[in-house]
Amino acid sequence: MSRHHKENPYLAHRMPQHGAEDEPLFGFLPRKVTGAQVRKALQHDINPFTKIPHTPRYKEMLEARRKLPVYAQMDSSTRWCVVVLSFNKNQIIVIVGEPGVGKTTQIPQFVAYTDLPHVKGKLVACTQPRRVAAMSVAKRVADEMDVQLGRHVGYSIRFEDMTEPGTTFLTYMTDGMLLREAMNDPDLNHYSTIILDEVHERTVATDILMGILKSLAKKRSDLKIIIMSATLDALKFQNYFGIQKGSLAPLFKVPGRTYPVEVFYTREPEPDYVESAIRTVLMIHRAEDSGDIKLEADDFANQDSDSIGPIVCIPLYSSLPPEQQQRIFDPPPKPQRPNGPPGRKVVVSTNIAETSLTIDGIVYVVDPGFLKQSVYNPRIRIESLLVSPISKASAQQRAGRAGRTRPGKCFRLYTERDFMSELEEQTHPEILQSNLAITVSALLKLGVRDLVKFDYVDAPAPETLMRALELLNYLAALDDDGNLTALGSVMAEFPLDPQLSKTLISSPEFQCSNEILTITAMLSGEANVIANSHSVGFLLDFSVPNVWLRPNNQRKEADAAKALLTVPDGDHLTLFNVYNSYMQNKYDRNWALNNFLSARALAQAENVREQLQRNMERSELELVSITDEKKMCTAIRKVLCCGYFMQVAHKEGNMGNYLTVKDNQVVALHPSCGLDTQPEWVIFHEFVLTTRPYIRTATDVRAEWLLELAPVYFDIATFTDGETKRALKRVVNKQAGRSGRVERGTRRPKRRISEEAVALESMMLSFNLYS
DNA sequence: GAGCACTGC
Repeated sequence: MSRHHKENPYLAHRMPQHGAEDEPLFGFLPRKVTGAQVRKALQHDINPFTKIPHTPRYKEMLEARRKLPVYAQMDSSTRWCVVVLSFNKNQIIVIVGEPGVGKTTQIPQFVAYTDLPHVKGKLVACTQPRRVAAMSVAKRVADEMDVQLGRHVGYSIRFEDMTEPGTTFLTYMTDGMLLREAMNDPDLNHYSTIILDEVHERTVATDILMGILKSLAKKRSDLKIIIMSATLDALKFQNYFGIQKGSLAPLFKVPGRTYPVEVFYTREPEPDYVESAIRTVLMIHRAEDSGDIKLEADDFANQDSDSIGPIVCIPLYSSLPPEQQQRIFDPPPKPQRPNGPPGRKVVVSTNIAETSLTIDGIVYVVDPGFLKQSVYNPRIRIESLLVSPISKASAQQRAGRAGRTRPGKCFRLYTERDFMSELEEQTHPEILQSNLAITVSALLKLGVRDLVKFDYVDAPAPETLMRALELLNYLAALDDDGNLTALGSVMAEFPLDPQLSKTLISSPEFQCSNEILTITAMLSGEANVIANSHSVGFLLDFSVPNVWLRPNNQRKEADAAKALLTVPDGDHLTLFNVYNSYMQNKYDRNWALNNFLSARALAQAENVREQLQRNMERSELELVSITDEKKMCTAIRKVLCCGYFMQVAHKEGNMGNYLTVKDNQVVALHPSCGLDTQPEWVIFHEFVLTTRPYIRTATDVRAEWLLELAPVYFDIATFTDGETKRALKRVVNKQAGRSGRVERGTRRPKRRISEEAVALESMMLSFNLYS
């Protein structure tokens, strides 16, 4: 895609209607612009990008911007234009500053003024770890620049591209989105400057982007890179991005402007942070002056207070629909009677509000000291969302949120001793504790050859890399030398887990890609993973949106509605049936609600399906259907085996017990499962551990299909002795008898581990990781 | 006989 430029400030003096000096960008040379010039252009009456006179609102907002600490870096007479100057001089710079100093909104604007990306037909991109942040910041910046959102300033997140090719020169985007773009254009040629924001959050996408940008900087000397962090661990990034070993990338610290926050600790550790949080909030409400409260936890129950003044609790998390998210900006409730005690607003938030979102008026912060994060255990190959302690850096961020408007207070629901001695200094990088299957295929797709030697900011554990390589190898996405196969390359194009990707890509061969596309969309909605630190086990869910509603007072009706939509051969087929019925009823919300289905989950599936369909068209994968319903169902069940042959369970005895293949975990079908019998073999989408281990979203499959479609994984020689192995053997012998052959023992399994994996394996042995 | 909303593509 080529982005041609429309407005060239070099040519400004040729325009007849203004004198040259009237042009706001007169004399601006890209990357040679000074802070003083930028300041002057900002105060000009004409918008340099739209050539329209500025609105009064622009001037008002400019006044407010001038008060931001980051503005002073450009505006002060003693250190004027340090940021701009350094940007001009260096290829990579690091900027740190607390939330609220204006990094995210102002720096990209300064960069746009000195880099002048529109002159070159390029863009300045600023990444954010979260969609909400990308959207809301883009809106704010478009307002500040007096342009329409989606034109000169835009944003780009999944399902929503608010940019206009050829016009947009500043765009905010999620880090995952930029990573996707890098897969198709490894040199990121659209961009003149890339700003990675909130790098302290250490999301997997940001970490990988840091790695590829570091090497891309050598290749593309014209590319400028800015690393922005809200915490003071800048040295790590300065070191990482130093031009030579031992040298540091230049750093800019933007001093904060927040008010002092008094921090209180509990005297004793609190056994129940939810109960303790509620108590603290009510205490604040009774005893403290007016001012809203932000509570970071994951559960909060409103409790009747005595007649102190109304209190309103507002939840905040990312998957909340935007209009509900807006509620956090509502004013606190009015007193119940004239001159009565003032009302108070309590925002109960996940760590989305830690840095990404700023709510004015918050004076009190209650910090239970936990966050939910997904943690991958490579030994049992399970990723689960766990409640774990936050880092000191996070605790400081949280406290800082109380001092935005005036001096505030932060109540930490843990002891000072725990803070000092138990909390890690910095947030643990996500890449060190996640399932790397998607990451590994992304890196390979990005052209990284050697996954071990890749220049990670923090290198993941060899065992985790090994697990990822193994999974991708089984799925035939990697060959035995660790290279991406043609299949693997297509798989990486899809925003899906490798198992789902493989299933979808295999579907045209079975003439049912339309159907599998629907099922895939239904399976890949919002993440929905829960773990509880109090229970012995944990609950795991491979991201199934729950389409089934079951209101407490209408359970019977809900169950009856579900029974009508259930297909007895398997839950995957039921999901297909649900979506089809929804489609036949013209995507009607009310139909969904009348049938106790979540309209949001269905709308989400609709979105995902459209996106995946575009992906399939781009990859030239045929969209086909089988008309015969029975054949279609069989084909669907077979295709599922292509991607999920590692998630199979075999029935043991008649007590409803199943044993997962190879891992030998005793599991049961989840009570929500719609299978009318207990089939001998089932394929399942998720494993959940609540009151007992369950498998959920299960479908009846046949051993013959598994042997045929996943011969390597189902090589009998690789099974330990037991009922599963005997059952497989019976099927093999029956097949051999039918074809007149006699199976003589079993073949040795082909070695499926690449050289790289062997290297990893020996490394792991030397680290004693197998012990 | 079942829940319980980290984030992203």
